[in-house]
Amino acid sequence: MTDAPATPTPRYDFRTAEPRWQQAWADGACFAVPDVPPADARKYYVLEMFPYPSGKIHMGHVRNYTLGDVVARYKRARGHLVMHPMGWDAFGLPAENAARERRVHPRQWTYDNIANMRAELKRMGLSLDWSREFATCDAEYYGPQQKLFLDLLRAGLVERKESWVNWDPVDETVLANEQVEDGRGWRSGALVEKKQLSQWFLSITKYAPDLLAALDTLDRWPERVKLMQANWIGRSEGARVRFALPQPVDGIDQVEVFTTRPDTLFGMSFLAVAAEHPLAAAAAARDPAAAAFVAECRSMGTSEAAIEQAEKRGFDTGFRVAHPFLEGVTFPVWIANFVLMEYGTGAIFGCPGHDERDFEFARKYGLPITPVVLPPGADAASFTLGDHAYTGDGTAINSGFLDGLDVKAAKRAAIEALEAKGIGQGVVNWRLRDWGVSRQRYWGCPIPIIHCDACGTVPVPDDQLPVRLPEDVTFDKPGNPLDHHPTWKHVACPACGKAARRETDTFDTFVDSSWYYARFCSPHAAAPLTAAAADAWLPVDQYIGGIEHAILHLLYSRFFMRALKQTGHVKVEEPFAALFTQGMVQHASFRGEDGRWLAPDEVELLADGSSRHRDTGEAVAVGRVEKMSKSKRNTVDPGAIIDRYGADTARWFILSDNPPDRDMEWTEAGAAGAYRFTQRLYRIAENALPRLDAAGEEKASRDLSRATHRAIAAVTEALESFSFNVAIAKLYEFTNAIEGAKSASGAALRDAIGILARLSAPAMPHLAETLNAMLGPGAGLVAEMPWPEADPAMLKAESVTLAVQVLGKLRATIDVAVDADEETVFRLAEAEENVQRAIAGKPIRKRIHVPGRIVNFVV
RNA sequence: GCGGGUGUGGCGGAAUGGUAGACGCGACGGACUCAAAAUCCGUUUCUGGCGACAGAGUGUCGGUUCGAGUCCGACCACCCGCACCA
Repeated sequence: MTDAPATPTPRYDFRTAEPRWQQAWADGACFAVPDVPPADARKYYVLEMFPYPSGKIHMGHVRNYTLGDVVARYKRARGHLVMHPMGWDAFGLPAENAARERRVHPRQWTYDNIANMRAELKRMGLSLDWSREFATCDAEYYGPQQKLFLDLLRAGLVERKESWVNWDPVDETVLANEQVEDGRGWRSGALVEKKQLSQWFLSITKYAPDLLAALDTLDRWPERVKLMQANWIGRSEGARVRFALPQPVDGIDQVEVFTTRPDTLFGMSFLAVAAEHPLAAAAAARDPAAAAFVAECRSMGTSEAAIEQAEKRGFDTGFRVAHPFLEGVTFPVWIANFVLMEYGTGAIFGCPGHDERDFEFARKYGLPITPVVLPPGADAASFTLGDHAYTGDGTAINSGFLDGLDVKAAKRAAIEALEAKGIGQGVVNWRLRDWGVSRQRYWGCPIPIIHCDACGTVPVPDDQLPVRLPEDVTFDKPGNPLDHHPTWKHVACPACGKAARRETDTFDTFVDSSWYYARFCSPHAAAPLTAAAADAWLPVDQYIGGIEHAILHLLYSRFFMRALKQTGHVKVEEPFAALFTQGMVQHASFRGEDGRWLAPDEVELLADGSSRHRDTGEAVAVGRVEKMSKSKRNTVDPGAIIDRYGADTARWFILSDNPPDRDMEWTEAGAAGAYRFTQRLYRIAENALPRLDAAGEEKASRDLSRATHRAIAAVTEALESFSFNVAIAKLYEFTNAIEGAKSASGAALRDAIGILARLSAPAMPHLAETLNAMLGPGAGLVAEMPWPEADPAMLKAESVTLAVQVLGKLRATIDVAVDADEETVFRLAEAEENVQRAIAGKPIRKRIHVPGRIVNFVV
């Protein structure tokens, strides 16, 4: 919104300096590492989540890769052999959307985008080993992935099962959840139906117990991510209960439910099944009204959020089930839109008294609500439920043989009784479902399977891999182009030689991103992984990416690593030893008088705080600060920022603004301020040059040296704890100290500026090189210099300032020697005039002294 | 709906249970300049007071403690995820 800073001639010219240093690093191969690190090397693998090649890098990328680069450069300076690779998550829907909308081939579109984004990333000055680059759409990558899949298949980790998808009957295609808007396909506008397809699944549920238990070993992961994963895996103890149908329906004589509350079986008032349940199908076959209800559920979409947020609705099938313990008592069977076929058994028993959802359902349909758990302290005779179910602990009532037991004991007793009668048992249930990897799309890794009428599903033999995507496809028809291709899918069965068909589904792109970090260790090998490389480099020592990947991508990767271990590819189990999740980059949004969204560079901020359109002059409404998005036009192009201010400025601002795990707001003023700081640093060094050999005052020199060592200690500590914004604040403080040290010696000044350069280098690598070179030509590259060490002797203070409180309120501060004894401290504190006034002659009841911190008098 | 998080001056934020607001941005005052930009010096949580000081203050309400931004409980607002977006 403002023009380039109008410095007539900026003294530090980033436009020439940044490319020059990038060239120097490339010439020195500063960031290249071998596939197999030397035995004595301290390896460190830094990885940021690789980008989807959408066409241009966005500020989220700049933030992500800046954070990773700070870590990489810092660890390298600390003497580690740092691997820091980059690649492209290049398969996926947007390329096909582009193909349909703009008639450009997905391959062309993708590789063009990659070329663009690679050039943009290179301008950021990241310390990447570009020799490891690959895209997941390279046959060199997806071919080995097909090999891995077949290894998993042989190891029994792949299954073929039916599952439900969102089907667009007009486009004849499966829709992603995000492509369903209000129950209609985003492109066709057709009502979406659920449809059952036969699909490939990876058996992640086999690893559910281990994926859960091993979370405890991930001590450098954020607690909240581990919590989210644990909840997602969702281990719950409960019971399976088989309810008999006194009058069987289509040969179905029982319904099995899973429940975590077998203690509330006596409070049952109905049984409910999912719309996809066989009993629902049986009801639909008999009763058009039931069929209509099932059809309606089918139009609801497959996402859990959609299902659970929908109004709770049901349909009474007229079927009845017998209570497991009460002779002759039966309950109605309903079809309910909130019962998930994927979870448990697709059927529940409803106990409205002690489950909120069942309560709501029973209220709506007038089903009985019987309390069977008495809250502690409540009176059995008078207890009634109010407007809510009671889900807490308590004592069983109205429950036959369970009466008087607490919830835990009642659960145990109910399970024992079910097992004794042979109509149920205690089980552990997992929320986690197997991972469906089939996608009915062109731009993905082909699933290397051949369908033969005689032999069934036959793996493509190793010597016929990779199964390459055909180039000559068209997007003018609805459906999957691979399926339409005239020749591609027609092959001979590898087993019997008869005519057979290729699998035309491709893999979910999460498969691509579940092992790319391992492929980076030997990116160009023929085999998917090279054990010597992968076992040496893995796990990733620091992984950095968005919180939005907290569950799926990270869980799939953890599973994949285990599967790769099981199939003998690696020894490592956990892919990411440490995880850091960054926040989003946001920007204010703007709207013109007619309500249309305006881009930031169309808006001019006026001095009085209002805004107007740069060209038309119309008033502009400044909206909320929101996640940058194309639809709201509140994006800022990193390329334009780097043109205007340079990469160091962009990196510096993004690091300085706020803690990296929080959402940040990109502001022009902040970027301009960072730019001014780069110029200021350069000026300080330039002004210091003539003084570097001068003598100075001893005290000023010592103070500057102390400040230097305090800065080393503070910046190091901040970097270690990912408090990059604090590290930057400490660098500002240090810079202020250098500028204030007018009479320090040249030696102390040279030392201070040299160390300032090295401490700033992870954030501003180009300017750091320039500063370092100014101090002495031939000094070498900062990129190859060790991290400075703080001298502990220089960190000790001689005296400290203590706060003196009376009754917890600050009344004075005193300076005391570091080693002053307690009585002296109390005497000095009490002698303060203001403290005396606060005590006001009252007797001192208690004196508290925390050395180096505080004195508190209680009167 | 379910699961997870965040909340501190005008703004971004700092703060092992121990001086709330470091550092930066912005604003204001001053210097330099014919003038502006850039740069430099200073002020900047709010209220009262000339001042020394006093009172209030970390989303809201309550609790623990000599002492709470920090720990505990309830609530409010916003953000992320919910299995075919990546």
